[in-house]
Amino acid sequence: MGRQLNGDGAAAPTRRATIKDVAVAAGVSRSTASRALTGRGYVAADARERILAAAEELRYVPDATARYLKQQVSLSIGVLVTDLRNSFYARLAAGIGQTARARGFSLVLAEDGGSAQTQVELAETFVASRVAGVIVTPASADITTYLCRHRVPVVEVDRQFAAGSCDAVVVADRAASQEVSAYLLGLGHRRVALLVDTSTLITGGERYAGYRAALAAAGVPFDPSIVVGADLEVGAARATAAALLSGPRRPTAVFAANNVLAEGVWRAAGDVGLSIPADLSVVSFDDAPWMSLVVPGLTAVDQDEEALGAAAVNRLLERIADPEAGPTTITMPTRLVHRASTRALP
Amino acid sequence: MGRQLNGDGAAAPTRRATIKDVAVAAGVSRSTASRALTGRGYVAADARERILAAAEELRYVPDATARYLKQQVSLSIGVLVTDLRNSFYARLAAGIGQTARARGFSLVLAEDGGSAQTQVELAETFVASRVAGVIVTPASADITTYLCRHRVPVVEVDRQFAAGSCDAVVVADRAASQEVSAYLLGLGHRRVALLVDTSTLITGGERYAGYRAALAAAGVPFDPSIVVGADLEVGAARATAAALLSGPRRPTAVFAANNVLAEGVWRAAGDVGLSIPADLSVVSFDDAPWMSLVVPGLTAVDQDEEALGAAAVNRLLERIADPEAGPTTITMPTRLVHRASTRALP
DNA sequence: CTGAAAGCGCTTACAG
DNA sequence: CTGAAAGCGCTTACAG
Repeated sequence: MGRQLNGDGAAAPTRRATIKDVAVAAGVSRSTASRALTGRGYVAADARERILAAAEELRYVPDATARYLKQQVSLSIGVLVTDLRNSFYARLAAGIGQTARARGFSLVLAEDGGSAQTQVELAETFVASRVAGVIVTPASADITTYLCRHRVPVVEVDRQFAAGSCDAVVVADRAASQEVSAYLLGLGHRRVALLVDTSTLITGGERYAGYRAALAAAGVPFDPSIVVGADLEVGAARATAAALLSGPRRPTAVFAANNVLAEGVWRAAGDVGLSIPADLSVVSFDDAPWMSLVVPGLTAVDQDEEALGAAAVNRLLERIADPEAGPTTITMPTRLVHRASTRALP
Repeated sequence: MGRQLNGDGAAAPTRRATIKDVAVAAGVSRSTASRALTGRGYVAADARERILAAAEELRYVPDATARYLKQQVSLSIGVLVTDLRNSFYARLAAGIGQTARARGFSLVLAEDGGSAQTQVELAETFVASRVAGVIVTPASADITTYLCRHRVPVVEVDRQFAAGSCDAVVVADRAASQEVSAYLLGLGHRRVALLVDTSTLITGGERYAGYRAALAAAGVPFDPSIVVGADLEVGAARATAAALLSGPRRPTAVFAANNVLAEGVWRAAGDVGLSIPADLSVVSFDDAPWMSLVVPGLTAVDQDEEALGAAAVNRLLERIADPEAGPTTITMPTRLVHRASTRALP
């Protein structure tokens, strides 16, 4: 039976058991063994018992790759996010993983560091490994185009580049941004800065639109000098924010369009000696763990990353089940959590 | 050629191109196409050109599962961590992913939530998908036992349950813990509490041993009432810490053995009205992002998670290359970063 | 109820 | 330099 002795004198299998091994051990054909093991098709009770016992005994674990090859349907999904060190993406990945597992799927996960180029390279490994579909926070339209061309179902999360031709799960960016901006304006602030991510133009765009709408509604003139773009990296955001905050006509409030930008603002305020909220009000899009640890607590727009992840896998599995259905965009709710980083102007 | 028209009138492939498709398109056999595509074996220059052109034209992406089946060697590794929402594991996963990708491997990633039971279930999906090896932060010895039994190379990270029979990459827990404890004792503290994770007994054990050693070296008597175990969840840690801090003979310093425990202590100090460092000194094992954001900054033992991850994949690939070599434990250095959460006692 | 046969998409000696 | 054939581990009509 293909065994050899190891150092301890115990029998150790030289190779993994295959269905053929359990078939001969149980005295049946591979067909019958397969039927018993998968539970599909007829097999006599006593044969089934012998087969199951043999599988157990031989520690048989079916080869999922061989099964895929035959059935042409895999049980893994590709997940591509920007950066796991950013709590937003980590929680998103956690949410995706949990519901995927509950639905019987495993995850092939990769990070792209925000590079559109890297995304399509990784997309190629996804199609090579024949994932059932992919969930991505896109960096450009290229990845979705690539994936669609290869007939792999994809859902965009957080950012949307292929609106109208691909499923997406996003958050009500514009509405939330407008709510925050209106809130700050309502507090009496007239110089409300907006710090957006330069690399995620789409999301930045929606958040920007909400900001503009609030300004318009409040009759406050738009000042382009206080909406600034920063790279998605704390050091860069900090420097950008410090410059913004040290000018002569500095803003009295800043709305940071995501958690790393908010961290940059937080640190920059310290750098230039501004105290929050006395000298500066700040609100963040994304509620990261540190925001409730810090004093004063940071007021933030909370997104339920796990719910986003769950919605994305559910949408993906529906898409796989019905490839012809029209594309759907799911918009998840958002919640403004008030803490202590803002104050009303006299 | 198996095509049909879609709504736009453009030709869209009904199914993915196989090597057979590119072979017929190039007018050669599958064998020759395979040789040209993999770059192994002879093929005439003009034939190679036609084959490559056909592959490009047909957007051929080789089926990695079929290739695996034939070659019996896969290019993916399984990664199993406790909880991606914990920045330690997220960074560890990021580090693993980066070096795996640089080495040509992709990641099958899963979370176990700290459950030993879940770990072995997930390990089974890893063996079913025939990963080349797995990297795990073990919750018990079971997963390593299971994996070894199935002949899949494994390296334990952060925690070590199979010392002596399995590769591992850990941090100098005991030495770092002793350093921190000695530091606190040197500041004049006599009642130094230790908060450890009940579920990770091994790591907790090493960190505990370092604590004991420092106590002994300083001639300070050990008081079991101030070493307490807490579940690895902020709420629970907070409650445990609050109880610890509200007793009559409360500690003047606490050493939290990981970042969630530290967060629990931080919040509990606020809950019971103790100010840091005036009333209480605190040091954390694990340097999470929030610790430098908060005031006062939290003194912490920094582990380089990305380096841990890189070391783990390198070790795993060496193990795969040489299955017979003896098990190796790699101990990574640690760095105490001083901030402002401790003070000397008069 | 069972088994022989075909086939999923690849790669790899081997004969020419 | 090339192609026919075998085979990786499975599943699935189909004939009995």
